[in-house]
Amino acid sequence: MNHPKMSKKQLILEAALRLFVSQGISNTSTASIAKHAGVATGTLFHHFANKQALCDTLYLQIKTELIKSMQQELPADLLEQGQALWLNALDWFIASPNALRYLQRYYLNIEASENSQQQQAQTMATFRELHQFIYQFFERCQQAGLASDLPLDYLALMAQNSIFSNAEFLLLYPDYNRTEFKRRACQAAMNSLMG
Amino acid sequence: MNHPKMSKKQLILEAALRLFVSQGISNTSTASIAKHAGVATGTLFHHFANKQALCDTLYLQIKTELIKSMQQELPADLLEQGQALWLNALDWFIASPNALRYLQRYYLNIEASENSQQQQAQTMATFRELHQFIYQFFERCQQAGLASDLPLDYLALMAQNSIFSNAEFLLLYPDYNRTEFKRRACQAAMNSLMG
Amino acid sequence: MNHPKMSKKQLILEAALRLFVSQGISNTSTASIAKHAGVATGTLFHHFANKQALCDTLYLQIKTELIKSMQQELPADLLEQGQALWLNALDWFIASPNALRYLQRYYLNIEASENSQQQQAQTMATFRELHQFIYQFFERCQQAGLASDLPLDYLALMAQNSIFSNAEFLLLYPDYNRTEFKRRACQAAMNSLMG
Amino acid sequence: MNHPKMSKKQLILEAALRLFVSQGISNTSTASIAKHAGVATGTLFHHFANKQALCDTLYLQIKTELIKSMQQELPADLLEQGQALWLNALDWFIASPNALRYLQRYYLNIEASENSQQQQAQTMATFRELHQFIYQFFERCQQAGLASDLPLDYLALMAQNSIFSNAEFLLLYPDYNRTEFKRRACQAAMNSLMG
DNA sequence: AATGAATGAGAATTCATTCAT
DNA sequence: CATGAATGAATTCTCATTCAT
Repeated sequence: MNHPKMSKKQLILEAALRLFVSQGISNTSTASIAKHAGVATGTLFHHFANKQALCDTLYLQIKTELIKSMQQELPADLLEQGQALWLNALDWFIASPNALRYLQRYYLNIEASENSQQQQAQTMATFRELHQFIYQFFERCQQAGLASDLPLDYLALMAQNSIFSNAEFLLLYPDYNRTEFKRRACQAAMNSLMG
Repeated sequence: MNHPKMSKKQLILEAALRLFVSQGISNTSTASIAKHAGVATGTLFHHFANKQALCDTLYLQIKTELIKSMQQELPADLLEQGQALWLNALDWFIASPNALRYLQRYYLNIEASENSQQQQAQTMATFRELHQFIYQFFERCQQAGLASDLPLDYLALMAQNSIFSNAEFLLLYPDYNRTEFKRRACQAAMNSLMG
Repeated sequence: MNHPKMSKKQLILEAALRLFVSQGISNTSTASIAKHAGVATGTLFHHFANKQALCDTLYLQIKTELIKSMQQELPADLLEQGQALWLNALDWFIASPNALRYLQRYYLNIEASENSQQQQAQTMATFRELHQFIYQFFERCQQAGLASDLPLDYLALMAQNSIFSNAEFLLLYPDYNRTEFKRRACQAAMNSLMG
Repeated sequence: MNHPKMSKKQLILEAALRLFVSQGISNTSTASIAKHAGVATGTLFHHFANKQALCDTLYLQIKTELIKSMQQELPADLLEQGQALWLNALDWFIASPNALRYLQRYYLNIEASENSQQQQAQTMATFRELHQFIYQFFERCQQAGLASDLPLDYLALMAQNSIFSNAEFLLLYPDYNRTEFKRRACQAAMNSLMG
């Protein structure tokens, strides 16, 4: 509908994102995704093995874009690199509010769904690969004595949560002075993680 | 089954909590809740107008218990009071992991569900009442110059997220030295919020 | 609620009538009848063996009242008696619109319901007894050469339908000049039946 | 089952008609309609948004056929046209007894159901359109001084009721001499309406 | 690749009726 | 007489998925 040049697969992914975010994943039927994408119900299953595969693909697509965005123009200095990563992520989420909402939903959904072993295993492998560079960053910080000696899981969790919280806030108060706010929030996050 | 003295309504609420947490809210059928509670399907709807009302009741029950726990033995000094509130909440969530998981699921579910206006309005009113004392605490902190001059929504959101993250972590790593960890994490949270 | 002196049984019958007429018989639950009557659900089944028995009782009560009304002040002359019966019935239905609507619903419902033999048989016997005097009236008319030589069922059916139709119309147009209208409609009915 | 060439939608409509008539509309489950039509339960809801939509479609289909039948071979003269319309309708109902029973049930059901505004509005619009030609016929009769000066609603109601009653009777007494009976009944109806 | 009719298991909810108090 | 919690079968409707075209 919107972009006649877009592939049907991509149209489906975009309709799914919009609907998942506004109605929840479980409350969104594959039929309604197809309708909103302007394709037939069968077409959805032509491109994705099942609904879960569609969700996974959407997740990977979002995460890939996010990571590409985070890694742009990274300074060499570790501390500055941390700030840049944090700010890049925040900016990307603010520019892609649906992505933020979807990731939150997706995480909870994953925990809940019966894992079909093989497929799930492969998905998880890709997840780890995606997060790899975050873990490596914190590992280097710890080796340089910059980050506390806590499990990498903890540092990653805290980093993600601080980014999510601040993005949510800035989306809630769009008129807030962002430049100053972001500087302060980033500083606070660094203090927590790097102190 | 477990506690023959318990009212059927409470049995239903407890079965629901267990299932919602392990399978997700949407993935849990009212039939399975009833079965796990050891009652007939009709009984569930005798006590709750519908599934959403059951979810709301569960939420209110958890929030009420949490708040009662948080407000125990509060010192007069505002800074110490903040620490006590934070630690009380953390301890309560660690002791009630299902409550933590449920609240996360419930928040996302609420956003997704069509709000049926009237009933939803009353629920929201109760929500606000429950959170009132948190907002009032931060307001007093700001008046005393202890908390940054950011919207109360922001402070409440950040506080909640830091408690959730740390509780999640401690549940993930149960063998970690909790006493020392909690001291540090609390300090970090206070620095963020009260700096 | 309305009349604290009324027996609970009668309160139930009146609530049932109101609800059956406005929502349909099948769409009205015994629970809602009880609630509208201001009694407990169990009380309804204390007074009536089951929902069907309640419907039958209501039917009999209405029919009994109607017949009592129809038989008031009947002239001796057969033709005049026919007019009086017709007008009495019409007036009674106009004064009891819910009764009219209920009878229509009840007839259709009866045809549809699986007849539980014994109970149904007894109910039907009472029906026939109630209609007896109508049949006897038409029989006497035929013997006097006043009514066409058609089956009594036909005459009764046509009489009932003409009364129902005209009552419906007068209820729909309450401002219509009733005196003149009724005279004409009665005449038309007599022409049909007695011609 | 019976007619393998028939579309599933039509099979559903025919099964529904049979069941609605023999058991009542409310007493007939969508599941049993599907089973009797030889299709899956989901198929019914693929073709009809809900049970009410199925009922409405059935009504429109019946009314459309009836009207088509009524309008065949109409003479120009208004009086003769009235007789032809009346007799055509009667014949059609006698040939389609289920249609007659269904219309009676449908009317009562409509009054009882909560009207969902929009969809109901559209249905009602179609209803009016269908009845239009009856109203127009009576209007022309009144202008020609052939019909009494009563509201068109009244004339239409009386006409319908006289047709229904006589059809019911002829279905009840199939062995009756129809030719003579119909002539007389039609004459009586014309006298009532056109007198 | 694309379509959309068809499927049937399962979901939420209703309801007449029972029964212990 | 009266109550209302409890029951579980039945009902309407949804939905992921399949498959013939």
